[in-house]
Amino acid sequence: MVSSERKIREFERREQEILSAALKLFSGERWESVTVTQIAKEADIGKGTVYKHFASKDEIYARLALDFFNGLLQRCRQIPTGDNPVVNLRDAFRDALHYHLEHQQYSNVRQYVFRAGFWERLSKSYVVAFEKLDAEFGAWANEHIERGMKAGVFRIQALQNVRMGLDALFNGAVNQLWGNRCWMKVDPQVYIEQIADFAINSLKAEQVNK
Amino acid sequence: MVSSERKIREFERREQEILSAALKLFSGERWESVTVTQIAKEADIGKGTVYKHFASKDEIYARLALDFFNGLLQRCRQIPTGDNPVVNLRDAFRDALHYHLEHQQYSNVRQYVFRAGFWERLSKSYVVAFEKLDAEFGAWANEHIERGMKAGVFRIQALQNVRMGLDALFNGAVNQLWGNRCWMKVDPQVYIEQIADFAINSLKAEQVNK
DNA sequence: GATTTATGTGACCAGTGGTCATATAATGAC
DNA sequence: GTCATTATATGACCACTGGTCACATAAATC
Repeated sequence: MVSSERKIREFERREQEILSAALKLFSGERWESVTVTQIAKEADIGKGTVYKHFASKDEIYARLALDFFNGLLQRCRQIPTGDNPVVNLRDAFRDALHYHLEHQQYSNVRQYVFRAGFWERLSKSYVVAFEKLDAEFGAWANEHIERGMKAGVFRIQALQNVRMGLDALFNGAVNQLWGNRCWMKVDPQVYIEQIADFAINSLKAEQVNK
Repeated sequence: MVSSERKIREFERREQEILSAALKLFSGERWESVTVTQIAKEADIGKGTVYKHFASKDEIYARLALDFFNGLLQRCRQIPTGDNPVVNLRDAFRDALHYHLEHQQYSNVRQYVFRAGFWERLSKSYVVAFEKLDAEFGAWANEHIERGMKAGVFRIQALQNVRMGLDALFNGAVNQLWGNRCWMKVDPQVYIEQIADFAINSLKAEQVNK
């Protein structure tokens, strides 16, 4: 008799196999044409079995995206911090971008979950998980910014304003880095360095005259 | 007997009607579920007739996107320029973002055409049209940046580097502005002003110590 | 009016996400 | 081990979509 725990383990292992199969297929060129049948075949199971694990194709995307963002958060928390808040923030920004470069297989998944209407289709528990992640990223970013302000190396301004600029720049950079063209054939490493500079330059700037 | 010119005019007017119908439907919440049949019905024609005008559903998106970007380019060229390059660039950046705010019905269309794999599916003539637009936007932006450098109010650096930062910030801001949440419920006008400041601050900054 | 040509239409087709009848596997009773 | 019961994996089924095209309808020609 197979124990209940073994059954659970097999179920979870199969779930991972489905996710791996999906990620592999979603990172290809024809990612939008990937069918659930293909994912099932790649995982060596029946198509109906996929639906024992995931309520919908959207949910597979959501799970993969959560995995990606959880990994990114882990990485962000591992970035060493020294005494210089400017260097710290720059390193943080740069390394987060690097993480994207190292995990290009998730680019289409990320893009998919950010498309208009996706959240509305997602079950509540997933929405909550994404919101929690968002809050944790925010807290991490805020900490870096505040350190710089306290140390007097960043201009004093509403935290929210800084976040608006940094978030927009970061997300824009990710889209460019992962886009159809990586900025006029510039080396991605160079691109990341430039973007990190751009971010830091803005924080250290004199107050703009309006 | 209906003249040949009249036939052409009717064909073109019907094409506009299809595009209008599509844009209306694509700006709704269930935009991804919009079918060609629905577009045909909204335009009061048969479904097959849509395919007399457009080779595919993708092509409808592409046409709408081209319309949008052409409109944006017109707007950019109309932004008044005074003697102050800083104000000019800031106004340009800000107004371009405003244009997006005023044309929210295109948000899903824009998002769709930027998704990975779209260009590969598009016919050559459309790709060329998008590339041409891209070049014109680039020329317009470069002009503004160069003026500031020449006037000594922006740091001297490779034009390409400035463009990387500004482009990433701009595109990131558009996605946030048009996203599922507009930045923690900040007034979009306020958001735009902050982003424009962020952009300018970076150009005026002291050189970052590495 | 009859015939020919042009063109708009929606039924058709291959294919998709999700469902579920049933085939197959596992378990329990004897 | 055999048979009955329970569990569950499977792929045929279903409604629906983008794109096609046979043919219905309209327009032009004789």
